Amino acid sequence: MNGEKKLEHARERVIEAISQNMNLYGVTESIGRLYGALYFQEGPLTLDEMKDELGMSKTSMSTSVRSLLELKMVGKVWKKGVRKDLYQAEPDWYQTFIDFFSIKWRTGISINVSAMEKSLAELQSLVEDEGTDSKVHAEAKQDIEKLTDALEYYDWLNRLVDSFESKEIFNYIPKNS
Amino acid sequence: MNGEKKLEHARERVIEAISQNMNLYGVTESIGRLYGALYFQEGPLTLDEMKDELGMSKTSMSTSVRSLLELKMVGKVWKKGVRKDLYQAEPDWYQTFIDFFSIKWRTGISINVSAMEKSLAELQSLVEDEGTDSKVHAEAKQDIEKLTDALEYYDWLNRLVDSFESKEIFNYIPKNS
DNA sequence: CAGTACGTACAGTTTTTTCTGTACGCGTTA
DNA sequence: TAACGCGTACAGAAAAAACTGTACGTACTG
Repeated sequence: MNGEKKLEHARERVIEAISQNMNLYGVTESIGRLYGALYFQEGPLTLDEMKDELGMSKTSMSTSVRSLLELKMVGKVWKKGVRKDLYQAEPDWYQTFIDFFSIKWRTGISINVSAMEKSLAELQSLVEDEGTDSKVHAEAKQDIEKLTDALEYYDWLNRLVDSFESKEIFNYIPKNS
Repeated sequence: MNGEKKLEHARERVIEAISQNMNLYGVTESIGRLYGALYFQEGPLTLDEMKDELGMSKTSMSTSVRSLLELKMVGKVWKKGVRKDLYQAEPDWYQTFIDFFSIKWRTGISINVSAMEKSLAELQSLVEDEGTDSKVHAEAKQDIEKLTDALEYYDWLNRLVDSFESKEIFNYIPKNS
């Protein structure tokens, strides 16, 4: 086997692993492979180059790259004299990790907290209402406790994300052990 | 609207939010709803009760509950005199969070690290080989650097997971702010 | 030792997601 | 201003997944 092939294989294995890994968090394998491909490129790629690299449609490249942009796993690059859009992988995996989970966690927090606060208010009024059936009353009280605990947890998660975004986490878990 | 209905609605909203949230991380909405339903139950449920609760097949409940078990989001409960399997939601969300991401992250680390180490070795030998084409040689060197960085990142991630599993993280980001 | 209850493997169906090709709007070029 | 190149919206096709019902192995029950 010649050197080029060896290089190719070595990359391919890692790209596949990256892809599987991303797949664990709900990212399509194709999108994962695209990220992997970009990761090993020296420079940024155009949609057409990606299409050739992965053997997929340009449409797919367009949508996939947009997903990666939203996750901040790739960035758009401007290059003088080049009309096509250029994209390159964010090479710093610490940063990728932080962005990826910060985005997801904040989204989740926001979904859950707003639902919980709304429900919590309803349950409060249910408990305060004299006419509420005693069984319902008891269950509502239990639910209130659960939701209160959950909200406390979300406060904690928010602070965890803060420590990621501010890089404070690296004071606690340093990059170089 | 009567009290029971109100309670039901309040719960339903939160269950839906939980489900959406879990869906962000690649967990099916159905599985999310099952967790949510279990979360609001006072006691553990049997597969048949879940089936009735969610209006789905028993087979689905069986497979869904297994997924939740693997994520340690539910636990199997033994109750004297009851032949059916009983499951209940892990109520502590800090713990759920830790388990969920520890499991996922460790899996990802293991996939990626082993692929990277293998490829790294191949690339090393490629670089050491005198006969390697100079362009390939240069690219291999670059890849080696990338993989070395990535492995360093995975070492960090491993330590982060350690701090989760050991609860040390709560020293840095305390539960009560 | 039947008979029954339970959980799940498996195959088939339905639903959802992913992927592609065409068509179009916009901006650049000649 | 016409012609071209680019990225993407959209609709349909292909692939994947979620879900169900049946059937079966195992473990209790009488």
